[in-house]
Amino acid sequence: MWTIIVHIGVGVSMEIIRRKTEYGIRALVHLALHPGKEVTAAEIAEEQDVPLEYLQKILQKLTRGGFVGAQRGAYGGFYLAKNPEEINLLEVIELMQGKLAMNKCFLGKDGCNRAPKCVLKYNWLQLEQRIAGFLSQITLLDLAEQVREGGLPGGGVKK
Amino acid sequence: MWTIIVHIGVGVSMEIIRRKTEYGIRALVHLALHPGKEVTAAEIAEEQDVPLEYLQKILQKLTRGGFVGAQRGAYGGFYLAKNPEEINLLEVIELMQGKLAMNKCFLGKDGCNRAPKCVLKYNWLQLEQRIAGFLSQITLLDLAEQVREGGLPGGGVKK
DNA sequence: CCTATGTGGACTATTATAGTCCACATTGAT
DNA sequence: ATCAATGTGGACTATAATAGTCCACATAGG
Repeated sequence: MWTIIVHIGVGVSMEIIRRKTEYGIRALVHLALHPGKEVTAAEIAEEQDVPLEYLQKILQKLTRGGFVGAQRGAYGGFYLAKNPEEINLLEVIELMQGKLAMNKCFLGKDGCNRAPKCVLKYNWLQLEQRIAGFLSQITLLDLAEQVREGGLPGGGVKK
Repeated sequence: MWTIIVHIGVGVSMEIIRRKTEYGIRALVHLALHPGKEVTAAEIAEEQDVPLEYLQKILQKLTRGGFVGAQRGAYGGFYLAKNPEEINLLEVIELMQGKLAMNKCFLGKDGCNRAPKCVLKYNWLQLEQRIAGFLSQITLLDLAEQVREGGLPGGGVKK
């Protein structure tokens, strides 16, 4: 007997949030749930299901971006460098992925040689602003509170 | 004498609209501006600054997606298979790039093994719906009208 | 039958993403 | 002073997506 798998349609999805960003957000949420404590990359990796080596790179970026502080050496670790309500999703996404844009055409003169006569520009810009506006309204505090309310993960009972 | 180029900051941008989608939209706009006529891929490529061979692939996708019709053979070409007001940006983007999603986690069971306990889900879904809603409200007619009002490109005076 | 056109498949090139590895710097504890 | 635990930085690989190209073929009009 055979099983025939048929893929209907085109590529399944096109994601706005990359995995590294998702990992970064998970890490930040984890830190927000453990205030006043230095948490090691290893602990975050384990609790949040993120490859340790990769997470380290991500934490370095978050550190350079000013979202977390790092304490080196034994008993060191990471901690939030700002209050959770002072960190919003847009900032984190743009730190991890670069500026969120609908289309390169509108980023500058060099993006697209048709820019001067490009009429899609207005629509793209408007959309960009809406998305950015919405993302910037969601703070790390919001996310952390939802985790606490849900009782998961990492903030609740350990296995 | 030397020129030293320094790249400051992170990756410059993260684009939601891919080039192929932009090309596809340009092609659709072009067709909308030339109703009742069969336009060859070569003409669209020239007028819209798109590599011909690549545009052909894009037009094939648009054809299979039901947005344009194709007439083979000499004197053949492409034409809109729907009225411009019946084609919206979301449909085109999703045909070209796949379903627009914030994050794979929420696409199904397989996207992410943390899905059952993922608390970001609600926020992502809400954002997805807003973006989709906005994109689905912009029709090809809107874009074509803006081009006509602007007098550019392809709808205006030829060089 | 010739030519202009779209179709479909295979192919390459480039870039982004995801992930890994290792030498090194720092710090607390002993 | 030394050791072990930790973060840092650079180089590296692997995989996938995107962008683009090439060619044989199908089709339709003249």
